[in-house]
Amino acid sequence: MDISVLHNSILFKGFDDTEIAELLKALNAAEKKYNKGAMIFSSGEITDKLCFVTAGGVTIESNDMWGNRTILNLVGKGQFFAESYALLPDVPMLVDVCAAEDCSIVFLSMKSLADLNDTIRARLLANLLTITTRKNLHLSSRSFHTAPRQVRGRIMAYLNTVSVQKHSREFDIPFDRQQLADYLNVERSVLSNELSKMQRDGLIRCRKNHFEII
Amino acid sequence: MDISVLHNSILFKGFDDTEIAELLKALNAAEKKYNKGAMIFSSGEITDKLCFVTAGGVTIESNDMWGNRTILNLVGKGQFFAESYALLPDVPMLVDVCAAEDCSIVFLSMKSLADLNDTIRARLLANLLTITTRKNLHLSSRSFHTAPRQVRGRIMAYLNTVSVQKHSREFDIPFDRQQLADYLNVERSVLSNELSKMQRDGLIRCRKNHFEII
DNA sequence: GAAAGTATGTTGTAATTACAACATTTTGGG
DNA sequence: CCCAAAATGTTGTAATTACAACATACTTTC
Repeated sequence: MDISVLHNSILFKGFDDTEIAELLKALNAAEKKYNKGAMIFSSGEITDKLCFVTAGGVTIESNDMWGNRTILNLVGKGQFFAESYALLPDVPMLVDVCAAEDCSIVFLSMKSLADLNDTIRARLLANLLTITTRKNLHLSSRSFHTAPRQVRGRIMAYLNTVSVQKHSREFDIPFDRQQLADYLNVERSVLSNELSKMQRDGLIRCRKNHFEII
Repeated sequence: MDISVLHNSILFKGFDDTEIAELLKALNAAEKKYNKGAMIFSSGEITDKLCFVTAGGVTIESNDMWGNRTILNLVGKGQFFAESYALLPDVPMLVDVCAAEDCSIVFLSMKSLADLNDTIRARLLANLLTITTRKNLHLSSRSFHTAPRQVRGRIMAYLNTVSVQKHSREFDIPFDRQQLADYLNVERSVLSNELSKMQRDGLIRCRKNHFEII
């Protein structure tokens, strides 16, 4: 198991190596590998597992019965997912979680939280609170990216956010075209088309997933 | 101040009346009234206040420079808002908060959390965690309501959710037409038009904000 | 380095939505 | 009860998007 990534995670902030090792044991930490495209959770499942990405990345997505996919979030190395479902263990998942690329996930049983002593649990809960509040902001930002009614507006809203995050007008995005389309809730072909127009209009330059805002 | 609503809130679950009274003092609880349409927070503001609705309701919304409104959430009596910003006090708000109707809000200073004793703080943090995880699920559900590409799909996705929540095919929704349109991210006139068609098609019946799924 | 497979770009048409303008209904005072 | 204001419904047209079909480019594997 890749310990160093976990040690630097928000969850274990303020804990020393010994404590982390004990916690991993107490929470029944188990790592599992998935190939690109594999489904980690399906809509309707129940889980008490807090999940941590030690390698690769996963998409949180909703797939309707007509095969339309909506990507709500992309969770990369060093980040958590399913925290809401782990902490509210009677709520069935509303989403699917899929491996966006080959990846490794560590599962931590939140049911076992109850067995921890008060001090440790309090510190963990405080860190969990940070995780959930940040996740909230993440979910909100997707709403801003999909708020514009037109495709160009959505692309710009998204690219601007990434640009601000990376402190640069030039950056890579973590999505391929199909994923970006599913994230922005537009057709892939319409997205490709609009990106071409935006380049012709001198708004952006892009090649694969490298973008520059002009 | 309307104490009873606060006493039944998730935040104070497990606390007795004396403790709550002390906490309200320690967190500098202050109530303020707003008229319908008033702006409670504007995008870009910084706050450390956890906000609780004691009467009426507020909308969490994003307003772009062309006057387009997107409603992310409607927060009613007995619920909290701004918890993410209160707990991450350097993050400027991405949203506006407006009074959807005449309302009263209690503001609780999260900065003052640090002054509480460990036990009390731990219990509060655990309750805050419940608030943020539930808010996460709420934000997710809006994503499902706006996921369908077509207006009819969005309306049905939303109405189905409400129907399940209320355990009935007949129910009231908390939105007027303009709010529902801004929540589903569609034009008001298109929404009205589609609702008419859906009635003609025998899918639903509705009058004002009372709906029935057939 | 050729072939197969995957990802991305392009185009045309049908369907849908945006927007504006106006009609009708409902609501809240006076 | 009437009026004014607000909310909701209706309609037509221009603009945009969905969808399918295909072209091109890039990757991977043998």
